[in-house]
Amino acid sequence: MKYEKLRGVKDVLPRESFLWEYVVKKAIEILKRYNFSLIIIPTIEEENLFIRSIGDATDIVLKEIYNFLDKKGRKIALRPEGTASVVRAFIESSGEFKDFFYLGQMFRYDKPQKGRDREFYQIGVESFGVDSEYKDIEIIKLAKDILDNIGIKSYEIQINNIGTKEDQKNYSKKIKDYLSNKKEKLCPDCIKKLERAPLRILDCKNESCTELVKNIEPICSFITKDLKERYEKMKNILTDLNIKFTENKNLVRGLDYYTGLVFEFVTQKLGPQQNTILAGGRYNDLVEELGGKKTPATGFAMGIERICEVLKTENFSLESESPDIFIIYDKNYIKEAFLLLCSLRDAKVKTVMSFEENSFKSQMRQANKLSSKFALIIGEEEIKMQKYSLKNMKDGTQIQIDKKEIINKIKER
RNA sequence: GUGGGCGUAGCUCAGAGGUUAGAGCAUCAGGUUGUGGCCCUGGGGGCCGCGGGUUCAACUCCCGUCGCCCACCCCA
Repeated sequence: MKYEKLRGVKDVLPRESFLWEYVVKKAIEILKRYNFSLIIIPTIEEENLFIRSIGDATDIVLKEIYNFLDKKGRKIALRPEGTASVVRAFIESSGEFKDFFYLGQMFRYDKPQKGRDREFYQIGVESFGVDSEYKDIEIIKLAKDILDNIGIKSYEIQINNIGTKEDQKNYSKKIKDYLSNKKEKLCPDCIKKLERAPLRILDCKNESCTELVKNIEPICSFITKDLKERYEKMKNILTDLNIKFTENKNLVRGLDYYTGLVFEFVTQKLGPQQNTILAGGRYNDLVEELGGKKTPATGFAMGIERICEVLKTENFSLESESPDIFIIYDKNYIKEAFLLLCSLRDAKVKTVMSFEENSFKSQMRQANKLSSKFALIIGEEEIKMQKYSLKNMKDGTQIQIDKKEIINKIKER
């Protein structure tokens, strides 16, 4: 084979792309109901936008940015996530619109693995301007409604509150103080994190790190009183709404811009390495950090590939998209067949025919394979009688219909 | 980025230092000169991932490379 796809990217062929269409369609149904509007953002941005927003100590920025120099030597990056661009667009458009959703591919230069490509698809949501527990709940319910509408059954909602930037700074210091004389029990990665990003030691999977961390007071009880009260209120309302959730006191996110509420929707269906199918949280400081007016904001993103994988494990099947009519013709009458094909399609009937001029038998086999509802036959006899034969593929019955009435008759069925 | 496994037909996989490399499924055609599913018969399709080395001889052994998978890490 002369050309092969690049490492970490993929073609989504029709045997799978119908799932994508379905997921996107179902998500948009709900997003419209919540009055969120589509924003189309560029795939490329100045690299600095991502460094500033995601954080220069995060793995995404440190090792996964897909960057290059353009023809004028500017540092450009393919977007590794959508929030930074939406915030930039929000600022540039002077806050005219507030509730957005986006969909498209993201790029991270990782070593490819199951559930982790260099190019992958996300649907994301961002909402600006409101800082209240009701907005937080709306966003969680929106996420839940989308997954439910898609038909995902097995997931758990995990929440945590990581406080303001100030809280995080104080808490990080607390972690550092507590762990600095216990370094020998930490894994090598966490020793590095101790200086750079102490919060992230909390979600290390290494056993001895987890043990150590258990003894630290959780961040959600460390945060300021106002935030704590609001967090409790929010949990109560979630319970009133019958939305089940679990608190994961070690849940911190891998992007620096989060403040306050964070959440992940986790599935057991895909194995521990790709079990987060949707994640997000509040980021009240980011708009200001990127040069806008101080504006509270919150949002989430979901991974389409992972959603599709979960659907596959849940024996999901779509209502068939089979054609209504398959036209079978004698090759002398291909033109007549083709004209009829066009008229039927104009009349909004899903119609198919083969252009290969092969045998009746072969055409019937194709009609069967596509599970077409009817076969419409144009042969020698039909032409003589000025009628077409219409065969019901389910029960095998066949009737003849006058040429001139064919479209009306078919539409009646 | 680190460690391990694997690359043979469209798919799932068998095989083996020595003539034309196999099976099932898929595909196409025929059995029925104008009619599907089941059945039967046949056809097409492989630089045995790529490059190099060892050998009289490599798809098989060795090295490299690329790709996939798994674990760590990270994330959606």
